[in-house]
Amino acid sequence: MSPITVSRALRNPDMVSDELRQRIDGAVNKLGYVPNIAASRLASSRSHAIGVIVPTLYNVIFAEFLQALHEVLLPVGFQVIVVNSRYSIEEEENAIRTLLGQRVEAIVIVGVNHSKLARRMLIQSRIPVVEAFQIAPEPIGINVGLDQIQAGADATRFLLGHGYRRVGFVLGQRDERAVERLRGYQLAMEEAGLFDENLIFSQTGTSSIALGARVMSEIATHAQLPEAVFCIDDNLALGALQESRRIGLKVPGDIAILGFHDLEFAACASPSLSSVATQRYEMGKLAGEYALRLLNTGKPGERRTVKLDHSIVRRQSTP
Amino acid sequence: MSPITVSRALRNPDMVSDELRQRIDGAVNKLGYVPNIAASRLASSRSHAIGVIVPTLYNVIFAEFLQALHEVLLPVGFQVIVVNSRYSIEEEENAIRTLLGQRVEAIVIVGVNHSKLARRMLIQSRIPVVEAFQIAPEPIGINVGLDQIQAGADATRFLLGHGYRRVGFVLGQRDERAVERLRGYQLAMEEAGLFDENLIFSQTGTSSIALGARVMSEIATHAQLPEAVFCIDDNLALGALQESRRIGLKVPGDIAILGFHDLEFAACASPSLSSVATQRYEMGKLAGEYALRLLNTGKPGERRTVKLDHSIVRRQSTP
DNA sequence: TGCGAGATTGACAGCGCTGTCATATCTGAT
DNA sequence: ATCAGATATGACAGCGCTGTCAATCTCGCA
Repeated sequence: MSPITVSRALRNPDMVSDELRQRIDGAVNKLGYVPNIAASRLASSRSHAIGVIVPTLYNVIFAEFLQALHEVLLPVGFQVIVVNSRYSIEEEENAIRTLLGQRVEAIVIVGVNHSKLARRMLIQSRIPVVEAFQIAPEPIGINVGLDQIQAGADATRFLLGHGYRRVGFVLGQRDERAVERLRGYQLAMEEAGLFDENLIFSQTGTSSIALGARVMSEIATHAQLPEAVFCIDDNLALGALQESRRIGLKVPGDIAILGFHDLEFAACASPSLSSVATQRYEMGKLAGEYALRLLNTGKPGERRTVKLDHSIVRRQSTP
Repeated sequence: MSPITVSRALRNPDMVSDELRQRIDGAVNKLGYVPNIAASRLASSRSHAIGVIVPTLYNVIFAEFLQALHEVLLPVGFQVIVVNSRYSIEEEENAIRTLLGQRVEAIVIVGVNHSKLARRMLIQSRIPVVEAFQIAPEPIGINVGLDQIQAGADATRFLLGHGYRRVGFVLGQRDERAVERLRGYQLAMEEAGLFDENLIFSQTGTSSIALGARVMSEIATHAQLPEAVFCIDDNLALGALQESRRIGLKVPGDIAILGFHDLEFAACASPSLSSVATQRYEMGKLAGEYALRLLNTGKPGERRTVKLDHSIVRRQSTP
């Protein structure tokens, strides 16, 4: 029984005879043999791995995105290697280097603003690259995202549409996506001739329920309360909502609150939270599918932008 | 300039002359050369990788745990390979196989109940194994965990200590840790002669704020309301809290609510949420440190159990 | 009975790096 | 000028698998 036969029996069980396969399976089990993937990758020059770079694991939207990627890629025999860039440009570069070192066959990356070097590495790698979550002005390859600027503007216009004039914007750290939504907000406010920097409320820190509460408690100290606030995400929004109620502000009577992403809990908050619904799962699914398609068609360089819809879910926290 | 010299220049820059190093760096940058990690692993028979198996990425407690592991392991040159077992025994086996195939140098795994095969694979691998989050009756190697049974019992006794007799237990899916906390609850209730199966409220599904709200809304339909509920985690607790308020139940007047894990938002809920504080970050840090220690001392088989404390944080949702 | 197509199995070399040991080069003290 | 000892570079083989192609076997059919 030669090594090559064992290799075949393990990879394509139906290419060898039943008897042999059973003998091999038995030996494998008894010895606890596990093939060395590094050797396999080296010999076949295929890694059967796809790399994903996300900025954090603390935010459930990325968990949803990853879940979808897993569901698309694992069944067809790809490993998914997740690397966390912690919202840092340098760590993103390192992440890319790590993934290229692993010879991943495609890279899915959250975000569209990369360092010069990162961009060059991605392009030079000649493997399919999928940029996700935003719309890239100059996509490297495939781009599956949400028009964050548009979504920010739409959310703002929705609030303006109720006649509010002092519409605030609440955010935590200014990551790429936050900045784009903020730009959308600014556009809409300027369009209405109502933009005022003092209506932007932020505190440093990862966006979370607790941070939302803190920002709202700060807002409440202002002489003139905004009539409505658009929160960069539902965590901030829920925190803001809870804090509002705690200090006796009626929502939406005294202040209307609009969130973003329409996380599961938005519907069951009290009052329930209006939010901009986005499709993270769908985005992951598409990202995975496009990566696979490029891999199969052998056109790693193909460019294409897929824009996913968003919609405003009106609940009790806004009129 | 021979390949081996390049290899050295890249790995130990100060083993080669300045001039050569610069020449090599230049070429590397120009060509976009990235070493093939598979080849490196094969040649050196070291993967510089540590595997981690978590049941889900949706729960922030595992993100915290992972974060700590990353912070311990990345700076000393280890890659962290995260695999998601989705609360499934079979997927856990696959995860172990995948990691062993990668020749990870140690495995950190959440949970202590593994299939026979999984256990055997872990033991036969002869690499350091760290089981986390619970206390293992028969640890494979290192065990860094929290006494979930004790914690469940303590939480229950805390509520009983306020004179409540009908203390309920709220949970979603019955994963290992949930089951242990439930056992602790049952112990404490039986001890007080108050155990009643009808006080266990559960709905299938990942525990989330939304699920907590659903369970509470079901509880509210019961003729006789429990006086207090211990929720398996803070997500359920917050959902229960919100739903209680929504339907007009006073917390803790009509029903007291106690959560678990003391997530960041517990403090800013309204009323603020009492909870059992646990140390996920510390657990990850210790898990990483022990893995490293075993790797360095070369005693992969060493056994040791490290029990982390928990404490009850009393806030407004309980008296 | 003999032959060829298809099914099984095997030999060989090489994937790209690194451990080991050997060689070349340089330094400064004698 | 010489040489020990450090410093810098190189040659070689092999890590464990798989792609490729060759060899062998099986069996139906002429």
